[in-house]
Amino acid sequence: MTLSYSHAHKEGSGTTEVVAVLISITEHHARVLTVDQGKLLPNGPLMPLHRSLQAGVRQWVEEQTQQPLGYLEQLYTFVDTNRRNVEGHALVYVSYLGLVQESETVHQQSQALWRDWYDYFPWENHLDGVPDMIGTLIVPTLLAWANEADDSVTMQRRQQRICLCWGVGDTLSAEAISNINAGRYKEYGWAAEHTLLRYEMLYEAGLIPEAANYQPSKLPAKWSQIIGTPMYYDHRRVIATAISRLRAKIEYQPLIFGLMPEVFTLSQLQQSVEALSGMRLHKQNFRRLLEAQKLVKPTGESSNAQRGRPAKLYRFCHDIELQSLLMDSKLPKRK
Amino acid sequence: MTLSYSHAHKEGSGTTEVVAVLISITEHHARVLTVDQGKLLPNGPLMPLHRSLQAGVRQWVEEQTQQPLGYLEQLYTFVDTNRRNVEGHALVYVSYLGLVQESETVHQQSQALWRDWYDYFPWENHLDGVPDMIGTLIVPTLLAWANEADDSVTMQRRQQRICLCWGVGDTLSAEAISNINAGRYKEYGWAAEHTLLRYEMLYEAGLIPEAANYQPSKLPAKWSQIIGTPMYYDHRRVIATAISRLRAKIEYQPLIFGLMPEVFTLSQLQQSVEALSGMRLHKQNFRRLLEAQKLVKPTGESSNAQRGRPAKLYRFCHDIELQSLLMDSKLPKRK
DNA sequence: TATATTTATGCTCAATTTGAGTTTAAATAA
DNA sequence: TTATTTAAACTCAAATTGAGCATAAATATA
Repeated sequence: MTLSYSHAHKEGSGTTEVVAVLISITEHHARVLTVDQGKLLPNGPLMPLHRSLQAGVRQWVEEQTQQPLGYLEQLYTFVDTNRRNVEGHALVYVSYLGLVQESETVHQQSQALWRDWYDYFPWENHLDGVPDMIGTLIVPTLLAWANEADDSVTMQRRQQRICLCWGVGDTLSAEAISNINAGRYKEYGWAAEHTLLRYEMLYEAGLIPEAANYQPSKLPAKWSQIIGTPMYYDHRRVIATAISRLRAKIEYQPLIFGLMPEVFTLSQLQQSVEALSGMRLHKQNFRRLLEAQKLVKPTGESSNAQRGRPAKLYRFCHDIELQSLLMDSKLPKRK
Repeated sequence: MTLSYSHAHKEGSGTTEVVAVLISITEHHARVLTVDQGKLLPNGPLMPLHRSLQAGVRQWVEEQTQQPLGYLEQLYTFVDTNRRNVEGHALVYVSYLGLVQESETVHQQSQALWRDWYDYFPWENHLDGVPDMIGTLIVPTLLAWANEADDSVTMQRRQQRICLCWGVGDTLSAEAISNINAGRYKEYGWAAEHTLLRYEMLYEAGLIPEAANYQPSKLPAKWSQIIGTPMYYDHRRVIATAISRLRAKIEYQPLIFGLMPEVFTLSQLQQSVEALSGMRLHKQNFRRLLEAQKLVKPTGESSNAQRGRPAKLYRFCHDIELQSLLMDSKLPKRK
């Protein structure tokens, strides 16, 4: 597999690019919009005509995918010292998270595609229970990496990180290790929002094809089947950043409404949150929480269900306040 | 007052700068490290020799302030379309939050200075109760701005934002408004971590000297005394971003230990958290929380108190796990 | 038609967490 | 000796959370 790639930009002397992670939920699955057969995120250089970073993102997304987009927030800024301009300045790329309503998703051409985000991170999908690969392949391979450490401090630190990130337990007891080695991995405290930490650990351990120290010959035979679809540059890390941000923020901010259609049932809403968090939620408590926060109001209508009791339809309370909290910091013009 | 300013950088064709918000707590006061008589944050261009953004920040901080620094995390990336290179590319600046232990703070020369961060945001300091200026000057002036809106939707939205940001209440009732106008402002739900939203609202309303639409002649006479020390460019906004991040994160991550000396009493620890949040905490509950999280362990020694019962000394449990959560995402080298 | 199945929604209840005290201990200052 | 100051243990009610049970309203099937 070759990962070298040369993107046909309008080349200039600028050293700043924008990269967009657009998220949508279609058919109860979380999707991310990609270009180049799923190997890249929409991206492009920041140009003198752009009045802001957001404006740059919107223009390049529009141009490369024809996808209209609503909510947009800045994620993280990376430097790629492997890509430099003629004067030797390294490329700086600023990533953004964008949300697209299901009804707004454009059917894409072959170059741009909505892909299930768990294609890139199969171990993050706990919707049908804990994936086997975590206990049988990932954690054992990571423990082997921990044991390779030069000194015992590094080893202990790595073991601790594994426990924290992969839900093995509070601390890694000898008992826990022998259980894992015996194939008895029991999930204890999975934190959905640690997607980025988990990806970075795999990367650091050389278990991700994008990493410089990836050596497939030293890994279990099935490894390439479970490690997800690789991307060019570090775009998979950018998606991991987006998932972490989204999963963390959804707990205390009503971002989810940026992904929902105008009217929806509470079950649809719950399924959308579940698609993002990758975990199943307790239905009654989910509703109680919504009730307490007064985020939705019934439309009075009911859905024409396929089976079962018809559900009431709801819409988001646009009572302004939320809008203001949804706002990302916009830069007013300076004097 | 003139706000135009030309910084003597090693000028290149690069369009990327780094800016650092270094925080320390000395004598129970939260401080921020500034250069140029408190008008600028340490900053400098990203250069080809820098292997990462962090490396750039560390080099420029070292060079401009001789201040050694520990923990560093990325904050936000801004574009300044008013500053462009010869090819017309706008300046992009990436801001970082850094933490410095009290014992590590270097006594600064006249050019670099540790300043109380409430000099820049007086309304954020609720350590001695709610500042009068909020009820007597800020909220009334903001309400006047809301009433200037062209349409009623904008007006309502502005009123809602005022309530949310300034702790007036859940919604702005007519009763609440008349109370404020009669000088009876009663704080209801102050969210310490909304520092950035509050600053941006003041900025948008033209109440901040840095803003293009600032018209001091239209404002109350005392306004300039309560609105804090202005800075060049948008550096005050960068500090506001740092305060918001720090206040939000301190709730669920042990960042505070990046600011504490090796050993400390629980009261000192609480006073440091209070200095950051700008609010007083319930002593007993603060200790209960610490106990539950197992973040500190007693050294066995006691402090030689000036008055009152001597307090036990504690140190942070460096039990590794927290270190890993403190970590910002480091970019390993790419293939 | 009667009965099982599916989905929605209302309600209960114990365990835990949180907010806000009171009480006791150990030092210094007057 | 007595008041004052700071520390730290303990209590208790209110609020929140986790998990399950019960009922309602539709469709599928015997």
